[in-house]
This record gives sequence, C-alpha cells and structure tokens, in this order.
Amino acid sequence: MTSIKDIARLAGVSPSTVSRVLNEREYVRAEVRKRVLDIVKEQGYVQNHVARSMVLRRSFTIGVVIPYLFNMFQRQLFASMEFFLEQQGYKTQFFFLRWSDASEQAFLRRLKSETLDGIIFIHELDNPSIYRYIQERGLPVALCTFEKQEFGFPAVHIEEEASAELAVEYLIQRGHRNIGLITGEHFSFGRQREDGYKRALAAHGLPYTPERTVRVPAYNPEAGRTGMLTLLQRKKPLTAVFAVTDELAIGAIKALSESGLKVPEDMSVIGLDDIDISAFTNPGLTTVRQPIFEMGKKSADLVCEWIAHGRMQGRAELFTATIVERESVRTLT
Amino acid sequence: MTSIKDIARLAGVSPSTVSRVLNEREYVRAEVRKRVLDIVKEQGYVQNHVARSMVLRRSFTIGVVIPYLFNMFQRQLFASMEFFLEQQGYKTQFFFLRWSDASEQAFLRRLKSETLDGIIFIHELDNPSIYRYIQERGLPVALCTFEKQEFGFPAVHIEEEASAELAVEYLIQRGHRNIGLITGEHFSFGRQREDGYKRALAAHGLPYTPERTVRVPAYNPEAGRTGMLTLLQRKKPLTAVFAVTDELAIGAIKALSESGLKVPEDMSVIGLDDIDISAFTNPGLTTVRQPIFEMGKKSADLVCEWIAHGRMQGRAELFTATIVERESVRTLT
DNA sequence: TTGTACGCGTTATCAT
DNA sequence: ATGATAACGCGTACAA
Repeated sequence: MTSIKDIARLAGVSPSTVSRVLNEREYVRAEVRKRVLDIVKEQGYVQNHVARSMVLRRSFTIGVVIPYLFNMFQRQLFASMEFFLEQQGYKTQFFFLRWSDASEQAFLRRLKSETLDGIIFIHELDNPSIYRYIQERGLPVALCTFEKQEFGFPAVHIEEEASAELAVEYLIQRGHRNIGLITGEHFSFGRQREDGYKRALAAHGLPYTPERTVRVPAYNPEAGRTGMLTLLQRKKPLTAVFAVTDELAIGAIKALSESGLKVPEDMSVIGLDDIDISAFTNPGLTTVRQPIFEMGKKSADLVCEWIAHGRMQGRAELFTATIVERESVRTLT
Repeated sequence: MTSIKDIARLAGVSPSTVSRVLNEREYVRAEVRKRVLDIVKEQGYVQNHVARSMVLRRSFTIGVVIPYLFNMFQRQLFASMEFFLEQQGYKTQFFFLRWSDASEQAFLRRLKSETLDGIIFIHELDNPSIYRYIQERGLPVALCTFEKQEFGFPAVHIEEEASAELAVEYLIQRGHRNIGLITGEHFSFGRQREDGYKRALAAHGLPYTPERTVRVPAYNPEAGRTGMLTLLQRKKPLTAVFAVTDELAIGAIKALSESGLKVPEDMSVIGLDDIDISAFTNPGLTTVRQPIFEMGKKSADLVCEWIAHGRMQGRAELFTATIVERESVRTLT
C-alpha cells in the first residue's frame, strides 16, 4: 500500500510536510500544498487509519452497545445514532451483547483493547464493573433509554413511568376498567412502565389485581403472544391490555386473533414505543410515541460534546412521549 | 494504559517473552509463562488492538456493507453473520450505505484506510469501481443476496427467479388467474423475481398484463402500501397479489384493509423472505422462506476460509427457498 | 517554511 | 529459552 513516505518522495518533500498538508496545518507554501494534494489525488492515497489511531491515541470511533437480539425500536435508535455520529466524523462500532456474564466479560476485554473515543449504551448491563471501568477511565459515555443514578452518566430517555401512565390513562378515559398488563421481567424500563400502569389505576381509584399482570422473559412479539394467551387463560374479565412495548402488543394482537377475539371490538390493545411497523399492523396499533430519532441524535451529541470539551456536558435528557391514535382501542359505552 | 512493557518489567522478562506468552508461541518455560500470565491477570492487561493491527497488517475485522435503511430481512441476515464471525474470532464493522454516489465514494475512502481482513456485501452497489478496487487488492469478499458475474466473487443467494416462480405457482395451484405483482425498481433481485412471476404465468398459459404490475421505489411497507393502492386504482380484476418481499406484502395488506377489502377473502397476498414479523401479521403472511440464518453463516464462512487459505474458496452458493403456509392466501373454488 | 528524529505498542527476526 | 532491535505508518517537537 502506498504510504505517506511514497507521497513525500513523489512530491519531493518530507513526510512531515505531507502530514501537515493532509491535516490542514499552517506553515506550508500554497505551491507545495498544491503539489502534494495533486499527488495524493493521483495516487488515490488515504491515510492509514490504524497508524493514525496509534499515534493520536484516539480512533474517531464511538462504540454502541446493543443487545444481540435487538428489537425494532433499538434498530431505529441506532440507525439514528449512526447517522449523526457519521455527520460529526465518527465511525460507529457496534457491540452486540448477549444476556450472559461471559458476553459482558468479553465486552470488557474489547473495551480495553480498542481505544474507543466514546461509548453509547442502548442496553442496560447487569455487571456494574463495566460502568465502573468506564468511569475510572473517564471515557465519554451516554446511556440511552435508561439511566444509572449511581454513576451519574448522562442519560437520554423518556419519562418511562409517565409515558406508561399516559397509555393507561388513555384506556381509562375511554371507559376501560379491567385493564391487563403485559410487561417483561428484565430491565428497569419494564418495572417503571409497570409502575406507571399502577399509578394510572390508582389515580382513578381502580384496584390493582395481580392476576391481570403477566411478566414475560423478552420484549418480542412471541413473548407478547404467550403473555396474552396466559392472561386469557386466567379468565379474569378484561376489556383492554397495555403491552409495555409495541412488539409485545403485536404479539398480543396475534394471540387474540388466534383465540377468535377481535381487536378492538372484543379487546382493546395499546402499546408503547411507536416503531415503524406499528402503522402497518391490522388494526393499526394505538401506542405512545418515543421520539426515537431525536433521542438517537441527543445521545450522539452528548458523547461528541463530552469529547470536544474534555468533560461531561449534560446529565439527564428527558423526552416527552405522546399518544398516537390508531385503531386498536375502542371506546366503551 | 498499561502496556506490554509494563508487564515485562513487572514479570522481570523482556517484552518479546510476554508477547510469546500472549500469542501462545512455544519456547517459553512453563514457569516463566505462569509468572507472566499471573501479572497479566493481576493488572487486567489486554493487548492493544491498534498496535497489533499495525504490525500484523491485519485487523481481525470483517466489513459488512448494508443499506443505511436496512430492512428486517437484512437485519436478520447481519445478525447471523455477526454471530458466526465472532465465533471465528472476527469483529464486524458495519458500513451503512446511502443510495448516492457520494456515499459510495466515502465508503471507498474508508475501505482504503481501514485495513479490513475481508468484506461481505448485503447491498448491491451501482459503482463498479468499488468492486474493481477490491478485486485488484485481492481482498477476501463475499456477496450475499445477489451476485456479480463479471467479477467472479463468491455469492450466496437463493435462486431468485425460481423462488418467485414458486410463490406464483402456489397461487395458481389454488385457482388464481388474475395475479398482481408488486416489485421494486432497484436491485437485481427485483427484476429476477419479476422474471420468476412471468415464468410462472407463462408455464400455465396465463397472459402477462403490464397493468397488473407495479414497480415501487423501495422495498418497505409504505412502498407496498402505495403499490397496492395503485394496483387497486387500475381496476383490473385481481384475486391475488405477489409482493416480492414480505415488507411489501405487509404494506399491501394494510392498503387492502384500508380499502375495506379482506385478506384472504377478497384478495390473497403472498410475500417472499419470511422475516420474523410475518408470523405475527393479521392474517399470518403466507410466504416463501429464505434460509436467512444459513445464508449468513455461509457468507461468513466463505470469507473466513478465503482468509485462512489465502485464496478464494467457493463460487456461487445457491440456497433453496420453501413455501411457508399461513393464512393470507385463499383457495378459489 | 521545511526536514530530521523519535515515539506510539506490538511482533518478527536474529543473536545469544 | 530469552532478549535486543527493527519495523509497521503516522504525527510532532525541535532543529535548521
């Protein structure tokens, strides 16, 4: 491969001069600059990124930590991040994490070996040692869709509890009293959204009945489907269900139709996230929208600013969720 | 950061010895090896990946080229690749490409600067100069979901035409004669699937009527929706539609339900791909399954073997698609 | 304004 | 079996 030395030789200057030209330093005659640039173009020369990272001790790369089986919501989120990161001159390196300690350990090893400039988490980790390592090293970081109070990292997320409350409130306003909940066992947002559900019930003097809640091991459609089936099986009266993510809701709707129940005639369903596909389900899914694109941008901005200023810039960035009305909720009369 | 020199000093040996231990070379006394390993563990030392890449002139990284707005099918594909690549000790670096020449140029620049060990394309590029560059450099490469005869790169894909034919054949067997087609303007698989559609019609002596074909600018649900609407508007008799991807099919079903038409009672719909979500639509989407997981694995294997043996290993790897029966197709009587 | 020399962390080669 | 040294490609301090 052609290196900076080759260019220097061809242009009849020293490597340092070529370096100065390429990095837009001053102190180089316009004439020389042009000559160098011409040769660079002619040779199709591009700086070797590895060598550059080594000497600069930075990689212009931001890591994005995401579950191995990322869902559609996270997919949209990281597309947004990648877009804004690239705009600011950063490459994105994804770390797909499995739900195991071994996977988190492997991640820590990579973290140590890769000289990332910053890191964004779209995935909540169990192991606090990783957060601790990042904190000690002072690595610029942002959390997206969750927070970790103990570490004081900047966090980007919606008000989980309030957003869930909004969804349930919407059902109650439409006359629903017997409302089921499908949530997940893992991650703090599952618990927070469950709290929002309870708060909405309480605000209207409705009792919380544990039999109307089911906790599933994942947040995908299949889990939503089995969750709904379980709920149905318990034979508690139910006119509506709040699924804490859209994917769960999509699975719930499937279970309902398999059971010969119509949405929203026989059962109303509301989700939370507003992923792309939710506009295309039958019936269209009524849900609560997270501003995905903006949240991705904010996360990217937070780490980039931290890097630029050399110190942490923000703390929590709270976004507001809004109802998206489609056809999966019926008004009881 | 602690470096190999620090470990060497702490263990009372030279950096070379530490290097030998870490890379599992022979010629190092068991006793010394243990001492080094203990220090490494104690210090939490990990080799610096950047320095290593520089001297070894390889990065243990495979690039995966994918459209910026990758669809759910591609999402499953690259998850599979990432999984197998990691298993073989490679990191995955994604390149999200936009549909523009500028984006392809930027990609070429990165390609030159990054010392990748290999590359997989899940995205067909317009610009032959990129393929040419890869060919000249002898960079291990695999194409997934398409091929480029001119360059003779190994390619992993289903028999596009035959798979489409299978879908249409399925409709014809069930009594459908007036079958619409929703396909995309771009990429060779769109044309190939269209050819398969025509071949199935011809095989049964059915005429090809251009008014029953619509070509949309993307392969996502929204494009499928507008495509279906267009088809409906033309008022040609129609009992079934073949959408060349599942995402298009999902959009088509949405358009149908918006128009007050029931699937499959008033109109049958069949897709192609069998993405995860297709099992959860209402009605469940009848489609043709690409063995996504296996195709991802095969692509990963092809580049890894190429790297290991120092020369190209396979050529075309053809996979067979199979019908997945769900509820979106009705048998006419 | 430009060139020389050194160092970044690692591995391979060659001595010992 | 182990250590010294050079080299990978680049940026920068310092000399010129």
